[in-house]
Order: sequence, then structure tokens, then C-alpha cells
Amino acid sequence: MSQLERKTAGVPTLKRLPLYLRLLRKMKENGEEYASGTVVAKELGLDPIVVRKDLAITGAVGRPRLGFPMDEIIEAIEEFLGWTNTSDAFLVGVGSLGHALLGYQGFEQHGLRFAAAFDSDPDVIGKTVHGKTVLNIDQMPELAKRMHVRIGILTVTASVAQDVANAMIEGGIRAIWNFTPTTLDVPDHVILQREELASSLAVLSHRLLIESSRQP
Amino acid sequence: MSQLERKTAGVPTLKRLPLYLRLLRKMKENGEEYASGTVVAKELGLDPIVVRKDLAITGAVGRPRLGFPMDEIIEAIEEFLGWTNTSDAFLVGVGSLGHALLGYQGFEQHGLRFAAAFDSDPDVIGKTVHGKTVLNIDQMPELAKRMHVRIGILTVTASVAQDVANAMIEGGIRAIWNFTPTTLDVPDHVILQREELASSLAVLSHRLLIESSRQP
DNA sequence: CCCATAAAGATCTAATTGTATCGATTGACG
DNA sequence: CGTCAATCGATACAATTAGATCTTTATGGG
Ligand SMILES: NC(=O)c1ccc[n+]([C@@H]2O[C@H](COP(=O)([O-])OP(=O)(O)OC[C@H]3O[C@@H](n4cnc5c(N)ncnc54)[C@H](O)[C@@H]3O)[C@@H](O)[C@H]2O)c1
Ligand SMILES: NC(=O)c1ccc[n+]([C@@H]2O[C@H](COP(=O)([O-])OP(=O)(O)OC[C@H]3O[C@@H](n4cnc5c(N)ncnc54)[C@H](O)[C@@H]3O)[C@@H](O)[C@H]2O)c1
Repeated sequence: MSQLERKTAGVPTLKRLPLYLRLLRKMKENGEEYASGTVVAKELGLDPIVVRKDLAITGAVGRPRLGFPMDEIIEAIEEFLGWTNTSDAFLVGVGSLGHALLGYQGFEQHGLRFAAAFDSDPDVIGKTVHGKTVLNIDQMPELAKRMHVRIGILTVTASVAQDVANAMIEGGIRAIWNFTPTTLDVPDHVILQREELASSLAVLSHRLLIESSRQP
Repeated sequence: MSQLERKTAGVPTLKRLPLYLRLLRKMKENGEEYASGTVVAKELGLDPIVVRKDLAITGAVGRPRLGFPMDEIIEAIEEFLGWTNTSDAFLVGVGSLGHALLGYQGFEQHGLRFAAAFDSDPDVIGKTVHGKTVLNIDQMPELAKRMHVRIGILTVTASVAQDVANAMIEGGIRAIWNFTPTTLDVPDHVILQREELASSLAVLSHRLLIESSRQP
């Protein structure tokens, strides 16, 4: 128990932390010096107890009556998520989705920087997209090794997703953020994060169906 | 208990159902007539027991030794999710993300059709994006009412997300799929589904951090 | 200087989800 | 035609997570 340096948190907690972080940064900009779990909870529509427990896991200590010192709590969350030092990532597949992601400014605030983008389409290779020149996919594994890139973002056509994932792993990439609907087969030591739009849609559809049948 | 016609499922189950559906459709194309929970589980890297329980909730009945009849199980999942009749949806905010979503073919297989797209930018209004003409946002509430659209997809600039959501609700929209980082405040009867990229990234980052500290 | 109070922090309980076990059924095969 | 093996389906068990209660602490007002 005690030999583990860094506490490990449950997935629901991890998913809420970025929401706290975003709100806290905004509150800091407004000049607030302390943030209590209570106001954070109210602002985000969550239970105060959940918020307090989530914040506790990051190691931050709050002061009764005041809450958590703004700088400390922000630092603690960033530290806990590993967002203090921005990580380099490769994006592969500069189609419409890849295009959107490359242009999204929000990632830099979450410790992620696009070190390079790759594609296999000759029409796309060499083009500059949102300030990044698109490189040839063939160079990817070699470059990943040289730059010690650990995160790969997959936005290629579904049918080639496994091949590209293999190439990423060959290049030493240790975590793959998979936006394709393909179920990837990877070694144990590689972390997979699937971004499944269909799943979210399923939750929404089902809730809508339940609501509709309740009061038609 | 028994007066509820349709069973309600937990979120994790709902999120897995689309994965089953996609795989089952592919198996059907390959000419398979039955699908057992075991092979589905193996294919998707899940526990067979979980798959069986998930499939059971849809009401489908399987046959020992064979599995579930392909047509029945597919039908049962679609029915359960409300994907048998495609629903019309409005997409608001045809920026880079909205552009990508409009061009995504996958949604039609998940019971969702973009009835129309809207924006406020005069440079975008009137343009045709992936076969859809972009309309003026001012027309949205009125059109939503007339077409009885129940689903709204939010891909506008974060700062105007609440305003646009209000307009959607004014138009009678009952479920909002929110791709912006804004925490929306909506009446109880409106269903909110937030698509939070930062949350997924947090899970990935944290796992990477844990892995790295385990074997550096 | 003390008291009322808001908020953190610890401990417990309940619900949800995942995991395991066991029997029942049915088609395949010898 | 009978045995076998695979699979469903139900039930029981365990772990995780959400939610609730209670105590402690420190601050700000009187
Ligand atoms: N567009 C969306 O909104 C959306 C939503 C959810 C999921 N997805 C998934 O994301 C993926 C990409 O979607 P998209 O709409 O951007 O498709 P797209 O066709 O626009 O883009 C795919 C890109 O991948 C590139 N590519 C193909 N093979 C490659 C290879 N071997 N190496 C490198 N690059 C290669 C293509 O050149 C193209 O630029 C798809 O799997 C899709 O299912 C897209
Ligand atoms: N691009 C991404 O990859 C990405 C990822 C995650 C989240 N998001 C979020 O999605 C949203 C859209 O991102 P984007 O990159 O497409 O931004 P964008 O600026 O490219 O697009 C925003 C669009 O919204 C339109 N718009 C602005 N105000 C409007 C209004 N009042 N009514 C109707 N339309 C209006 C703009 O004209 C523009 O076309 C943002 O909130 C962003 O934070 C984007």
C-alpha cells in the first residue's frame, strides 16, 4: 500500500479533474485566491462530497472556512495528471477529423502538443495545416524513436488503423488515442484510449427513448 | 417495477452496445448466421459474462450451442437503442469540428441524420458542406419546431454555447450533444450529453504517468 | 478573547458494476 | 440413439464508486 508513490484514481474521478481545472483557471483569472469544493460543485452541478474527495486525491490540502489556495489546487491537479510538462504527440491521419484536432487550441492547456502530423496521401503530404507541415507516414516510426514521442493520435481511415497502430508501437509510442471505430490489438504495455462517438450517441439515444416512453 | 415497459440499462452497458452492433453487422456480412457471446467477447477483448449480460438486457434470446440468431440480436440492439428509425438532428456551428462531423458517414448507421446545419457567420451561411446547405442560426428554433427535431448537436464557439443551447430548447429540442467545453445550464427535461475530450486525455495522461513511474 | 460557522477530512452505508459459479438446454458427433 | 461439449441464463459474490454523516479545524465577527 504505502510503497506506491503516486496514488491511482478511478476513471470517473480522472474524467472530472479537467472540469475542475478549467473552472479553477477561470476563477483565478477573476482574481479569486481560494476555491472551496462547495462552490466548485455548485458551478459544475456536482455533489460537493464528490468534488472534495476528488480534490483530496491530488494531495492538495485545503483550509477550513476558506477552501483550497488557488495556486496550490491548480498545481496539484496538473501535477497529478502529468500536465505540468507538456508532452509531445504525433497525429496520424490528416483528414477532416485530424484537421479539426490539429486546429484545436485547447490541447495546449492540457499538456499536449502536436509535435508533428502524418498522412499517406500525396496530396496532403507537404501541406501546412494550422502551422504544422504534414509529413510522410513512412518517416513516422523513425521520428518517433528519435524524438522519444510517447503519445500517438489515430485519425486515419478505419481499415488501416491497426497497421498504423503497429507502426506507432514500432516507433516506441506507449499510448494511443484511438478515434477510429477499429478495435485495436496491442501489446499489454501500450495504453489504449478509445474515443467512441457511437457510445456517447447510444447513451443519448437510450435516454431519449426512455424519456419519450415516460411522457409521450 | 413491472409497469415499466422498456428496461433501463447502465451507462457502461449502453456504451458497449454499439461495439457489439458494429461487430455483429460485420459478421453478418461475412455470412454468419449465429453469434455467440463468447466470440463477440473474444473479438472485442471483453469478458464473455459481461457480453452475455449486456445482450440479455436487450431482450434477445439465444440458443445454447449456437448463440444468438444474427438478425434477431442486431434487431434487438437497434430496437433497444432506438436506432431502428433514424432521428433527425440539427448541427449548430459549422467550424472545423462541425465540418468533420457533417462529413462523417458513420452516424447514419447509428440512427442519426443531419436534417440541417446552422451557423452565424455570413461567410459560412449558404455554403454547401457535405451536401448540406448551411442555414442562418436565426431560423433554427422555428425550423426545429416545425420539423419536430429532438436532437441538437453543439459545435459552436465555447463562449456562445449557452445562448445557442437556449435557442435549441426554445425550438423544442429535447437532447443536446455538447462538444464544447462549456458547462450548460438546462431545464430538467432536456437531456445533456457532453463530449469531453479533455476527460479522455486526462485518463490517458494519468495512466501514462502511472506506467512511467512503475518502470522508468 | 471567545464563539459561531463554513469548510475540510474521516468513516460508513448503499448502489452500481464487474466477476465468478452453477445448472439447464440443445445441437453435434460418434 | 446416447453422450459430450458448448452456450445461455440465473444467481451469488466482490470491488468500486457515489452518497451521507459526523468530527475537526481554523477563521472572522463580536
Ligand atoms: N469525421 C468525423 O467526425 C469522425 C467521427 C468519429 C470517428 N471518425 C473516425 O476517424 C477516422 C478519420 O475520419 P475522417 O472523417 O477524418 O476521415 P478522412 O477520410 O477525412 O481522413 C482519413 C485520413 O487518413 C489518411 N490515411 C489513410 N491511410 C493512411 C495511412 N496508411 N497512413 C496515414 N494516413 C492515412 C487519409 O489520407 C486521410 O487524410 C475514421 O476512422 C473515422 O471513422 C471520424
Ligand atoms: N476542433 C476540435 O478539435 C475541438 C475539439 C474539442 C472541442 N472542440 C470545441 O468545439 C467547438 C467548436 O470548435 P471548432 O474548432 O470547430 O471551432 P471553430 O471556431 O472552427 O467553429 C466554431 C463555429 O461556430 C460558429 N458560431 C459562432 N457563434 C455562433 C452562433 N452564435 N450561432 C451559430 N454559430 C456560431 C462560428 O461561425 C464557427 O463556424 C469549440 O467550443 C471547441 O472548444 C473542438
